Amino acid sequence: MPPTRGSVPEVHVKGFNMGWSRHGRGGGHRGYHHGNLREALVAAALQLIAERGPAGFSFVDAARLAGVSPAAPYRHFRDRDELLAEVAQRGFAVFDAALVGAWDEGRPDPLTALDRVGRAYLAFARQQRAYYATMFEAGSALDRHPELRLAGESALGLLRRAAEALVAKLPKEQRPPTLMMALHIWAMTHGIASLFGRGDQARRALPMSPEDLLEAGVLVYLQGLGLGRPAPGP
Amino acid sequence: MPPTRGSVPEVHVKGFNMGWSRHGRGGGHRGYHHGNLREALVAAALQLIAERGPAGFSFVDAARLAGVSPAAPYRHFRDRDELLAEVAQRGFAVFDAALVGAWDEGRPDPLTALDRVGRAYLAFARQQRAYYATMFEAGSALDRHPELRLAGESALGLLRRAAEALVAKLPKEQRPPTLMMALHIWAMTHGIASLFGRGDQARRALPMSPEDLLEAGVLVYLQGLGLGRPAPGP
DNA sequence: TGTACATCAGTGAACGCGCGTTCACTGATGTAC
DNA sequence: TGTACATCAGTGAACGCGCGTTCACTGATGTAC
Repeated sequence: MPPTRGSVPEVHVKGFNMGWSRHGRGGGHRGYHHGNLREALVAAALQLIAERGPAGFSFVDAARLAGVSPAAPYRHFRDRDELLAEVAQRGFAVFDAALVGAWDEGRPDPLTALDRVGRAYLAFARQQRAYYATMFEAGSALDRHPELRLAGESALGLLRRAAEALVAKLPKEQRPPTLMMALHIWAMTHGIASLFGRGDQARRALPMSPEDLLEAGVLVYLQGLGLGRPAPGP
Repeated sequence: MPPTRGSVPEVHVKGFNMGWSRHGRGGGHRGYHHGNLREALVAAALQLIAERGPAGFSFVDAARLAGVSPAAPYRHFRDRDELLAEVAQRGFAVFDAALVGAWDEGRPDPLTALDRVGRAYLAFARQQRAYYATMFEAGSALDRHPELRLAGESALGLLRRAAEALVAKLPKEQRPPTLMMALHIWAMTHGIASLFGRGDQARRALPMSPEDLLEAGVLVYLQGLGLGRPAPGP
């Protein structure tokens, strides 16, 4: 979007100044300091990963895309993998926020909310492909960053809370273990996202959208636990 | 393993001669012709992919591991991606054979056989990590090889036949669509394999083995379709 | 308000490396006669 | 059985490339006085 009227020309993303310190009033030429290179590098990494995958992403390319020399990124990240880890970490944060927002504390009812969570998961895999690929496919490049080890735990915790809400209507002695439920639902969601949910890649002829496929699968699964929608009387 | 007694020193793998044409009786030095470089390169690729992933695999490395010059592979593969595609294709063949064997035409009953198929899927993901990674994670490197586009269809067909066998006990008007069933079961299996089924990577604290988790999930799912094990009477 | 200076985020040139790929070549094989 | 030769799977040297990383440096910023 073009800058509004008299505003400063820097691009602001989520409150971060993305521009150059010498404000570009004169036109194309830039000053010596970038201003927020760290953010610009993360944005560049996201773009490059979306285009070529986490393995195809290079530190030099990110610098080029951000418009700085190849040495500049070393002021902000120890090495290539640290930038990748930063992207993964932010990805998990965005992911968590999306799922928590979709869950909306189970309103108006747990089943509707869980369906929203599933759709949010699929939407994330499709629309935030760079994050998704970095989080789940970058592999060994992130092994040395232990802060990412537990990164998926938050999503699992949310699914578990959802399972607890769903199960609440059952008498206590009939309640299935909610951790198992969360794992099953997570696995089916992740499987559908991985196999059928990407934009164009690995596309198969599906009889329905990934979203509907997931919703149907979860409904059948919950039915199998005695958690069917209308709870038919005996 | 050392060669047995007076046998020829070449390594034979599945009937292919893997050795060098000048038999290494004299010790370490080798002849000019390899004998079965194509097979040796595939084997080298598998080993390298298992160690470093499909992205970390290099043509030069494969040549080195096979003990030939970096130019030699070009006699057998047009480029790096063609070798990768060959690996993927063989992977799908091995995968199919493993699943078909596990299914064993549904003996002794479809549910037992489907459980075996799920375990075979997880075993493949764990034990044939190089194949699995190349098939499902190599991504765009294989885009130009259309023969791999339909590579997953055979596995899906098998799951669909399994679904048909399972559903046969239901009256016709209550039978769920078998394609949908196959997709759900595939997704849950693939999800569990991807999230929890690798050897060491991305290990989480699970309350049960991936195999048992999958079995339980499929049983709940089938229960939800009215396909519970003992089919409790009304 | 003005100036000296410490700080530090950038530069740009350079390095060593491994990669994919090519090229003219050469040695082994196996076939025709 | 022996020899000439076509075939072709290998060699090894070389190329251009992009990458990750380092280094001494320099220009902009902002603070102390």
